[in-house]
Amino acid sequence: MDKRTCDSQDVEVRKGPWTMEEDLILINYIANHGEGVWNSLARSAGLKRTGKSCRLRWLNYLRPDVRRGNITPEEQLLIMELHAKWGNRWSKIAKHLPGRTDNEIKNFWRTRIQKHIKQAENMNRLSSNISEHNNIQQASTSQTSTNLADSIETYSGNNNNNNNNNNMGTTFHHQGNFPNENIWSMEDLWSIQLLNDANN
DNA sequence: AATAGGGTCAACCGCGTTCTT
DNA sequence: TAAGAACGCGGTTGACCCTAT
Repeated sequence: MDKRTCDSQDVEVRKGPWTMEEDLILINYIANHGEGVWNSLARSAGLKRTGKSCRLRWLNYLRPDVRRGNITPEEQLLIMELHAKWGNRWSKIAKHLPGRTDNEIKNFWRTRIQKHIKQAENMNRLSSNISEHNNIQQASTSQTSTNLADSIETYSGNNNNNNNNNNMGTTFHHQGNFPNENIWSMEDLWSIQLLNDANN
């Protein structure tokens, strides 16, 4: 099978960040026709995007039940628990965190947890080296989890302070050198959508 | 004030699986 | 049953932002 022709039909395919217009088209189309059959959806809606891209945009961002904002400490613990159980099965883990997407959890794990695990491991290595020198046996696993828990707690506190940096919450700060390079929120998009519906 | 480096996250890519014909 | 199409997942990338220097 030729993967190149899988999603596109040799028509111009747009890539990169989605514009507000594209978002509106997608929301509007799905509101009227429902989701699924993404390739034909992309074509029918007049979007110069692959079905894959539309699906991803919808699932990770436009769906009304997508929860945005900081991962709570409870969610962090759950993620850690489930990851310990299932490994990198992000979509499986995401199913247990309502409103969270696999992409979000994956990013969270890679950027936050993994970093702290590494730090904890380094500390552990360091402490075990010291232990060897001092002939003191350390319980490494409990130490690691304590360090990790501490790190995560530290992260939670810091993250609140960083809230205004990444514009999470409900507001999306659109980035990139594309037209419509502005700031809009999901509330904006959905209210426009509702207006469209009212006019139809 | 400039900029290098690191963090974050949306989006893309490749591939395995499932569905359809 | 086979082949093609679509879906779904996990890994990776690239652009932007923030902070430290």
